[in-house]
Amino acid sequence: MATIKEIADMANVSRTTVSRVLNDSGYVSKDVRQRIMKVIEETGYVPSEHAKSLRTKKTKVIGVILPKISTETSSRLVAGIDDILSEKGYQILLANTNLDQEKELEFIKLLKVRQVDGIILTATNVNERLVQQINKTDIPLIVIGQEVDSVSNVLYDDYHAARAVVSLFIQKGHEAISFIGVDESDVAVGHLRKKGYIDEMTQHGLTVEDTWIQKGIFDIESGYEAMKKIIETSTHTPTAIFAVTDRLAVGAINYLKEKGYQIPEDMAIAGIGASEISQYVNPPLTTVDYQNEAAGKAAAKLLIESIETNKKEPKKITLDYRLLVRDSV
Amino acid sequence: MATIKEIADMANVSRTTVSRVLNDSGYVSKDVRQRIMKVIEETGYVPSEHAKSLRTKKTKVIGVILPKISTETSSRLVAGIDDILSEKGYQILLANTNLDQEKELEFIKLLKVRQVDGIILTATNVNERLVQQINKTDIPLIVIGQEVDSVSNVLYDDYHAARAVVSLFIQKGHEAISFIGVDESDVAVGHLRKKGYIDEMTQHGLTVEDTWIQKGIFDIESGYEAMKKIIETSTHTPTAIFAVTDRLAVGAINYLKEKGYQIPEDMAIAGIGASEISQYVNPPLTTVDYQNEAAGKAAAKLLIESIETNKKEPKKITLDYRLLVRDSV
DNA sequence: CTGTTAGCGCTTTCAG
DNA sequence: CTGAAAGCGCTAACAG
Repeated sequence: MATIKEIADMANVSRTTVSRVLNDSGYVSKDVRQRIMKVIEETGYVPSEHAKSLRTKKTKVIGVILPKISTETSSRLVAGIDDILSEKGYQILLANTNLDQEKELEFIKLLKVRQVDGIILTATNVNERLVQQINKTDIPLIVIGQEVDSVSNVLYDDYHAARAVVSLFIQKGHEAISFIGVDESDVAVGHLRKKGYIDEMTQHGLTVEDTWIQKGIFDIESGYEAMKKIIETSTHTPTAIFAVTDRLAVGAINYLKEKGYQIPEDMAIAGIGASEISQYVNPPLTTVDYQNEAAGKAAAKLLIESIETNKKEPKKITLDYRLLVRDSV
Repeated sequence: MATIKEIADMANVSRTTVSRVLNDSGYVSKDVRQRIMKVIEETGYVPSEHAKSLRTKKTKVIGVILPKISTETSSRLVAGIDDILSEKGYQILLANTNLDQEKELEFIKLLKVRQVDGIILTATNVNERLVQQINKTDIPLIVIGQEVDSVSNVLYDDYHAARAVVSLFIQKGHEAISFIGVDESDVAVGHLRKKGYIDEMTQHGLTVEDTWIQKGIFDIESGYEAMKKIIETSTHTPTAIFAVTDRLAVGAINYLKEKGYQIPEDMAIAGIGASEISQYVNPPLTTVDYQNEAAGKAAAKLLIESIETNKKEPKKITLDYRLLVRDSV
């Protein structure tokens, strides 16, 4: 790997001058410029980003912290982020927490060390320590999916999306609607969606049996188990079931089919996420499209803006959702 | 951001000494070490990776070049790679070509500039220029999914997997088996799978009508179109259809259902990829599991080995595949 | 056991 | 228009 000095020597100029043509800064006479260009061309020289970063404090790298790398949500999000970022010459440094909250903290630190120009954090959870860590981070940072006051956020409208789903059931004449959620420590998916469900039910004067509300852990298997519990323990069997993710819904469908229920005749069902499988289960699953790719793009735009203008006031963007009504209701 | 010098001053020692405790190299007396530790603790100091990289020429970053970021294959692959890499303290710098071959070249360059310790390239295609670029890259590089002589490869056994699928059809009594492929410039998916199909047919003395072989472009839509062409243009309608990817197969299924064909009674069908939707289409799709996550792991291991031992001879790993026989045949 | 010195490759004043 | 010099933050001989 050649260095700027060698290029300078070969072109009989100083490093400074080479640097100038490299960065299009300051004046360089036409022939000197051409001479240098030629040498650069011939040697295939490219300046070291590290040396550059060391001086300029800029890296053109954005750290992206994900809870789980191989989910549809994550990959759509990253696709959206990359779409905007690559256009602006930034690259993504991945950080996968694998749902380990400790790692969120670690990675924020690590990304600081690597001097990334910005961080996009997809949080599943907000706790005191995380907020502290975020607050003492001087790098522009934006959080997707959970609300953190001090920084910019891109949020899904979990509360209203949940209400919309329940409202749909009610329109279709359902009154006994049960719910498969996740732990409420996940504010967005766990708490807000549940609140939406409860509020919508309450507003319509519908009662909710305790056993109608079950919890899973984001996978198909736990959706199956939750559904089983609802069916086995409820004195009054519901006619509709709202699962907070598509995977949970698919698990529920699996259980229902196994027990001979007809969907949607015996039991209507809906999820959230618009995952690809939601189209292919039988019957196709009613769900909510959160447009993760759009979220990724929005986050990336916000971040770049914040990097380039260097301004601080946090912005909050709440994204639209689309209710996808399909044959499962 | 504090620097090593400030820490040194605060602890009344030289930078060298601080560096020593940071890297656990050389001797440092117990109390000096503790004094330094304390200062580091209090200030929350972390050494700059850039300055470090500039000296050591190591970055603990691996560049991963992907053809498309938001596919199941990619995300599984990345999950596998990350699994191994993170364990060894490496991070992933993402490079998404979006199927633009030009970008593969660009990114190899860019990753060099960023001095990544190694590169994992998921290639869809091998052309002269790419091989050249790869050869003049001094950074350890491994290619997944396509064979490139000069470097280590992790390969799927496309040829035998294809034969296995066709062989399955033949066992089930099919003789008129048609094929939906992709362009053969993609050696692995396009060429080898087709060759496997042809060879297996030939070996069993089965003939193939020209119209039985159609091409798509990796999406569901084009699978639909290809299937349509086969049905509409063949004088002798086949009884089985082998699609080189699950998505193509799903497209084909959509067409067949639309036209009232019963699967597998009127038409058997199989794909490759073991994508999640393959389980949920109706009927569940027979497919081949390539275990992308294992491929990612294998690639990461190979790469780390090559980085740490600094040895050159390229290794070739061909992964196993598993035929997943489901109701579509 | 600890410090001095040099230098990684680049950009950026400041003088010509 | 061009160059000299300083320095970004760190590590690695080499001397003590």
